[in-house]
Amino acid sequence: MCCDGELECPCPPVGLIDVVGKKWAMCVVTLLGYHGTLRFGPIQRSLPRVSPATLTATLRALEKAKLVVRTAKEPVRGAPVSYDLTARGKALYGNLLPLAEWLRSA
Amino acid sequence: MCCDGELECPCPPVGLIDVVGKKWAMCVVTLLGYHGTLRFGPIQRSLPRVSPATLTATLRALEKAKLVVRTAKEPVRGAPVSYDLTARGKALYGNLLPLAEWLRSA
DNA sequence: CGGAATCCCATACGATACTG
DNA sequence: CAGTATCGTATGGGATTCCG
Repeated sequence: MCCDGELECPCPPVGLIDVVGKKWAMCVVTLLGYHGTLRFGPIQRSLPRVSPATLTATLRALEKAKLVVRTAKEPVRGAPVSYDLTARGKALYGNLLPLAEWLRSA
Repeated sequence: MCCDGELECPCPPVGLIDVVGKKWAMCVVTLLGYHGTLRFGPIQRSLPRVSPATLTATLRALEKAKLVVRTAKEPVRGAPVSYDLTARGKALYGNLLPLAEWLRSA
């Protein structure tokens, strides 16, 4: 947990905050949770101000955190690549959704 | 919302992500939600690796987002200052808690 | 006690251009 | 199509010192 000092507190580990707190991470997770399987292009075009480098970094971080899986049918460059939430990612989405919706209304 | 492009998505505004995504913001909110009113010192000592400058910045950002209220009984420097969640902050805490607990177990 | 001031570094992010 | 390469800026955030 991020608080390991004087007071107890139910907050999550800093490492996960770093992942979830990345500027586009929540957006990618909600996009995948809402739409299911998506490819790089549509994700990028839904996040108009993200540069490809940043989006790649975000996806890699989510992959490393086992929240997202990357699937390339053929190992050829330029071949379609799909992204999906893992079971863990879907669980996160489930817990994230009420928060996201509240934030939208607030 | 952060996604305003091709695909629809229930994700929250980027501005709020920037606040909530700050390294220590979730911790401060959960601390205040869990314990109620707290002063600067105890918060700082519960987040062992936060510098006073950073904690101040975090608190100011939360204040600006109307999630936290700062109360100084006397306008004297050095007098005790209290921090509390606003109603809005408590609502956030309510939505945050399940997520935080899931993150802890994951 | 509750900060403010300063310094400094790491990194996050955007823009742009290029590639298999 | 799905990235990678490069560059530059902004900001985040830790450490430290000082102050009323």
